[in-house]
Amino acid sequence: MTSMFALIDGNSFYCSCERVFDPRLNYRPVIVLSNNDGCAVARTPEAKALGIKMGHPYFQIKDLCRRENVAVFSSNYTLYGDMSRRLNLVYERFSPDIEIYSIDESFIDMAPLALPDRREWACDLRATALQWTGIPTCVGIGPTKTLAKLANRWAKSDPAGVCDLIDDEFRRDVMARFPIGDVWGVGRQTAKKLAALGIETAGQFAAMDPKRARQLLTVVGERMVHELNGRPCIAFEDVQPLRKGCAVTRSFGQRVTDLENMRQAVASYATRLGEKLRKWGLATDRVTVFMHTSPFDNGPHRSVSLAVRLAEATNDTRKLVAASIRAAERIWKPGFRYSKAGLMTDELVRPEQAQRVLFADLDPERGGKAMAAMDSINSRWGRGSLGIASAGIRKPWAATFDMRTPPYTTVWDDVPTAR
DNA sequence: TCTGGGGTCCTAGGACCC
DNA sequence: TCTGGGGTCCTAGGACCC
Repeated sequence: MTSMFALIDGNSFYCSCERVFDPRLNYRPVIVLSNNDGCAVARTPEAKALGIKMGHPYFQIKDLCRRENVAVFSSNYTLYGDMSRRLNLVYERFSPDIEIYSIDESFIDMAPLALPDRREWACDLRATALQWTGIPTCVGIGPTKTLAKLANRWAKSDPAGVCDLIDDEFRRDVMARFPIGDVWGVGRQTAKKLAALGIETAGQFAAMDPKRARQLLTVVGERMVHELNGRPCIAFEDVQPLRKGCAVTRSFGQRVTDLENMRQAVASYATRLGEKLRKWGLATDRVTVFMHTSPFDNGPHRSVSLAVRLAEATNDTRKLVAASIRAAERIWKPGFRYSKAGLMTDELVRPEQAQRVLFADLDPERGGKAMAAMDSINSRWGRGSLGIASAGIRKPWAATFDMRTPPYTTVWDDVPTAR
């Protein structure tokens, strides 16, 4: 059986989510901002046409947005996550074999479907997704995941929003016109290296000797060449592999210059880390704490990190907070305007498999029960209802979201009513 | 004093993705 | 004044071992 994949994604996904709940936005350019209202992370085609780039700092385009009547939103991940879940429920009606690749993209293994008419199937999928969720999508079809991604990109400029690259001749034609920098896995550095060899299209890259690609770009490059030639090297991940690492990092709403605020920030990040680990049923015995000043600031710069070991793998907020604060205090140095701090951990383990230290905890069950109680209170009353005192109450360092819409679909009070 | 060839494991850093 | 957050994978190099 030859391989065949579809990649379906939501168009300008975050912007489309906002439009679902305010159809008047359909006639305006829309952008959604990153955390802290820092920069643009999603733009509708109308906003792109105004010259707003991905990652464009908001303060630089504020005037433009006002002038051009651009609708500007703070990011609302609760809403986007819920819309994403709804989309995947639609996809599941069209195929049981789905890999959720990101919040707005899913791969579908089409080989087992043995469809008589792929195009009709794809159009039907798009229409159903639009009708049931309000989100417009595009579908790309190819013999490998890389080619499905490529097809999906090409579909963006197709009136029907579908591109099928199974046919060899059509595929060659498209690839000869497809810019190398838009290939999945080719970033700026790689594009530069390839351009130096005169390679500027996906078609030229596909024609490269795989061994040569390996020399130039490691095995990653070799795999891309194979994938572009229709030989699958990237596995379809039907069941999600266990998460390998976890990070909680935030830029501050205002610069932090004193240890007390830094302690609070790190404590609240550690609280969030514990929540995430418990939700996944994972634990860690090593946490890295970092803090740094802003590269855009004048004045003295500083960037430091420290990894601390815990006595044993845990996801107990209290232990994570204590260890993180200890580490933060050790690397803290006054006299700097810190713009960001965070926690990182990798090598997550299942707690039951973790090595236990003898007599490390005389009553491990008690810790587990306290955390479970805290999680259920916070899930009932909202994140942060019950926390650790060291995380602070006022939180002057916390990020701001001035233009956030309500979480329409996940909080009863915010569900829109039709009259 | 000088002389070897592999292994493994860990960490840091680069590149890329959404 | 104001420039995001959270992931994955790969490689090189050091420490250590036999």
